[in-house]
Amino acid sequence: MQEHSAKAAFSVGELARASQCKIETVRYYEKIGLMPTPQRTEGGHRIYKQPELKRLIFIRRSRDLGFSVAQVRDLLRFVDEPNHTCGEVKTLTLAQSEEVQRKIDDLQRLHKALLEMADRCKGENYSLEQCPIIDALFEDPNEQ
Amino acid sequence: MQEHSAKAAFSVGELARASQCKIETVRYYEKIGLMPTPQRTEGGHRIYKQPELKRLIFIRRSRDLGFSVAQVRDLLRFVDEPNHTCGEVKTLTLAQSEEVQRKIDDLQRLHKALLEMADRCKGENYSLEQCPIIDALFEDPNEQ
DNA sequence: ATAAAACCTGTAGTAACTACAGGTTCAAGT
DNA sequence: ACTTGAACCTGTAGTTACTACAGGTTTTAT
Repeated sequence: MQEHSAKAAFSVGELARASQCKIETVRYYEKIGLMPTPQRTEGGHRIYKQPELKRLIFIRRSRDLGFSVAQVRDLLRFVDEPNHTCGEVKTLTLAQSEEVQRKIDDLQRLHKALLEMADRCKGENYSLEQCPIIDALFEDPNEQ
Repeated sequence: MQEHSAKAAFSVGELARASQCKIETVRYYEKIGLMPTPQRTEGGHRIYKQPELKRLIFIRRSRDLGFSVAQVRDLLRFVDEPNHTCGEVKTLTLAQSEEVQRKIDDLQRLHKALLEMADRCKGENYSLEQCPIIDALFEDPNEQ
């Protein structure tokens, strides 16, 4: 009796579905060296096994967490090469979390500015001659 | 006696400096139709006046506020065409602020996930065999 | 008059995919 | 066995919003 969830081999389409990537993205990852060159059928179709699926899921999740492809490459190096420590990974993760926090701060400032502009706007039936949003956008930051 | 701050004409370089854009960006905005085709010197150098500077600052500030080039184009249409109302601009601005809020929410979730992962990491001297970050990234979201 | 700074055009590169065109292979049904 | 349609193949071009050249011309300052 075989185990239910462990499938032996996958086509690109199946791999894509299981990892929530597009097929083209899988091939793209292969081209840029994040994914290994897979086995092929006689006709040339790609065949993958469980480890490749895991790797692709790893890539996908890392990308979702905001790691750049270059950073994912670094993370995968930790995985692929022996003798790396947990601490190295932690460092990368914390750096990433700081960058995310910076982005959050930026966006919050921006959000505030947008709401303030909208708030000053009188509304529907006023002409653009007195629109405070447009005025604000036209303001030269170099004059006081 | 001339006024101090109002300059009559600008070269691209001066326009770029005054608006905090790169020269190439000014020319790019001209190519994609955000900036008008300017007057030229006999030798072919671009000449700008005050209105073009204001327009470029408008574009720059809008971009800084997270509006896409397409959205800036919409905003400029409001400015260029007569008979638009303040309400239209407000609508666009509020839509933009909602999108920014969505991005903030996404990033906050992400930030939380990164910190939780890093927190579970034991530290410097543990091998990657038991790294919880790597484990978390490898987890298949389809298996519970 | 000359030299350096600023400008010109046009093309290619960046990040990270995505979309297509035009063809081949696989799997299922008859 | 045969057919047909889905899935696959390669390679190239498009996306967004710039940025960076290369190789040449004009302006400006001495």
